[in-house]
Amino acid sequence: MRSLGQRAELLRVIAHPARIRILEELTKGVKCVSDFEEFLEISQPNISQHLSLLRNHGIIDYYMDGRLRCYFLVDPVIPDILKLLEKDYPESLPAPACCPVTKKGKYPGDRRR
Amino acid sequence: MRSLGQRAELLRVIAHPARIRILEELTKGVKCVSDFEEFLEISQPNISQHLSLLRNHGIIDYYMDGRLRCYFLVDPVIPDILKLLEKDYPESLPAPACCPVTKKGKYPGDRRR
DNA sequence: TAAAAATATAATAATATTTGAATGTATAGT
DNA sequence: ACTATACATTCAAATATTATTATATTTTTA
Repeated sequence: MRSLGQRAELLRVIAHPARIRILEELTKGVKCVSDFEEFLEISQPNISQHLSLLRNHGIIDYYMDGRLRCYFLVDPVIPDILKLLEKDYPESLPAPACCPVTKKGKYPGDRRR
Repeated sequence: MRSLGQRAELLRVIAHPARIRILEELTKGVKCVSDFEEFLEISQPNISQHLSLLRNHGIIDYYMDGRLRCYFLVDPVIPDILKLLEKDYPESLPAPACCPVTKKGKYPGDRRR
């Protein structure tokens, strides 16, 4: 099981538009750096930096194909997270039952002090 | 549907150990600020800051109960994300079939140029 | 073997996040 | 009315992230 710190770190590493796009593409299959250059509007070194970050966290890896680096997904949680982000939730969560809108409401359960 | 920027922002806002703990507690029910003080080892103002951030992004809200602020979850994606983070994946994703470990491999599909 | 292609690395600058300290505000109790 | 409680806000300092520019590395091709 992931520790609290690991869970935060995982989200932090995914939480960037360029990296989300990279990961989305990689769920479809292998891609090399110049493929990413076609649809990410950022510089090549910047793409490399994002890829390195993802790789250093064990989220992706690559194999060499001549002078191409072919990146692919490693961490199986990624497709699930990306799917969740796309999901549509028509409703907010139900408000807590006790919910007094005005003052002097009743706090649910015991309160110390 | 959430835009790319919104998806990144959502993850970024969740991606902090204190905020993950806060959200985990809120999936169990309503909690007020002094409840959080009991298990988060950070200062009260800092807790308020994290709560404000979450609220400014529409992830949580609160109702007043006398001088207590009772916070609760609003965004329904949160419980799903937290559940995913706890999930255990015994295996890495399968390596791409084409994967040549040595040089001169074959890139899957067409390459321009 | 020299040049080009594909990509990485390093250094830096710009920006954003996080925390801490001090202070402010509203409500409840006396 | 005064005091304590529960919490928020503000500002500044410390730290982390991101993007840019320049340069290096590796492999292929000519």
